[in-house]
Amino acid sequence: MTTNTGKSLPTVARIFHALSEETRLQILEHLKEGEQCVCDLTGVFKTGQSRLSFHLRVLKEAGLILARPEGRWVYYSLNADAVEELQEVVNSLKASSYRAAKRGCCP
Amino acid sequence: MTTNTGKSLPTVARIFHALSEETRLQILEHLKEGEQCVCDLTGVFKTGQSRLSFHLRVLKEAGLILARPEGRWVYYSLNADAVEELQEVVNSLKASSYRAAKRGCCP
DNA sequence: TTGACGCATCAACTTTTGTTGTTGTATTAT
DNA sequence: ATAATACAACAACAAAAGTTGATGCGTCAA
Repeated sequence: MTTNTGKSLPTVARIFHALSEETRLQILEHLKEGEQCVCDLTGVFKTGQSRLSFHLRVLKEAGLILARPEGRWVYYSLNADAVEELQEVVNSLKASSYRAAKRGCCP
Repeated sequence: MTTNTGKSLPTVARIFHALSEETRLQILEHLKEGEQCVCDLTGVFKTGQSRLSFHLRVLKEAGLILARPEGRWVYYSLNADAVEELQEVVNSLKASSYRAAKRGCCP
């Protein structure tokens, strides 16, 4: 069997989908500097709050970020564990070092 | 500056988008075993040829796979370089080890 | 307790993706 | 030449994702 992570296909697809949008990548970039609340991010991105809220939800549902509500605010941060797991998923994409002999449908 | 790969945001988003669909992940999984032509894959996935052709194009345009036309067939294979670059992109998602002091919009 | 703030969520809409069947173009075989 | 094969690409449609503005709810300050 090919090297595979424990994650299901839909789960992996969902993680990559969360990463497939520029705004969300920028959000992650910002979160690398530490916890931020939504108002921090609306300030940085100069965009509607509901739009950010939407993207944060996508990231959260993929498990890539964590939400920590505190009083009136919600602080978001990178989920370091998820990023590590993602690294493993990407590792598993590498071709097997021993290539199987070419199987042939084609003469 | 935060660790960043040389890749542009749209390029990175496009790569992740290519990885965000189950069929495409399965295609990559198969290509780990070596080069395959489209007819190999239609055999495996028991699906329409145009559908596979579509997904292969998405993967190819993201740079994740390579196409090698030979006569009547086109052989697809993993682009190992692209996977390595992807690993770097994912590495760069990790939080900076020294977290910046919490900046405050919020009292 | 009233009002302002921070955020999620919804509804209506636009845009982007994915599917299916069809057609077109090489290429090989007869 | 003709026919069959392997594939890409298109058109028409269906489904999913993203945007925007409005609404609602909890929390804090006055």
